Amino acid sequence: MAGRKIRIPEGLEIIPPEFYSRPTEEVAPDLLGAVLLNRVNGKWRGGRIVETEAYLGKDDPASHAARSKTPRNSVMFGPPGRAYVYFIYGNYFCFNAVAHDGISGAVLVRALEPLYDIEGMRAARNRCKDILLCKGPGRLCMALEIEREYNCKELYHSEIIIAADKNWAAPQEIASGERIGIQEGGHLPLRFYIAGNPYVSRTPGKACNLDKT
DNA sequence: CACGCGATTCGCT
DNA sequence: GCGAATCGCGTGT
Repeated sequence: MAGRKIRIPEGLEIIPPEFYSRPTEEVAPDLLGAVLLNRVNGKWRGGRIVETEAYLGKDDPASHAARSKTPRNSVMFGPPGRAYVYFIYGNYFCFNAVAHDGISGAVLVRALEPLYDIEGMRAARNRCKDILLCKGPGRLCMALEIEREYNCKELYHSEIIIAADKNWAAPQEIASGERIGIQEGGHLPLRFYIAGNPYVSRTPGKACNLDKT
């Protein structure tokens, strides 16, 4: 055996980097149902992705990559399949998966349904209500202990991984809507979430349905 | 080099 | 429902 194989939970299959080498707005809904895992204290901790947002390149004024490449956003301009983690509001981190078929782009993971090492999440989140453990981009980073040092890490062969769940049927209803908490470019329907899932961070009135079958 | 603010969260009213 | 907390980055002087 050439490279050592990573052991991840039963039924999960690591998503290869090619998956992310497509238009960001296609990768974002396709990540719904996949599982984000982080290795913490020898255990896999994570959950199912139930809400994402696409942030595009120069044509998307809300994206960190809307302007030129800077030290902060440089990962968005790099190879797809890496983590883009940034610090926000002086307190929190947001986790993205770099995804694009051209210059730049990333998918913000906004919420998870907790599945693995929920005890660890509770400890990391100071024992808040379980429903809130990963309900929001800042919260899920706290729960999974994702911090600055994760920026730039590849998501397919290290201690932070996104994997497809072979035993999970794609939901009939994926909803899309406007992205949350942004000013310019807010009209674009680049937010995607599993309709009716209780772990989605917010369910604004303005949303349209898409078929994904 | 200074200044303004953000892909948020939590606690208080 | 609203506002404070908190700081690194990017823009403009």
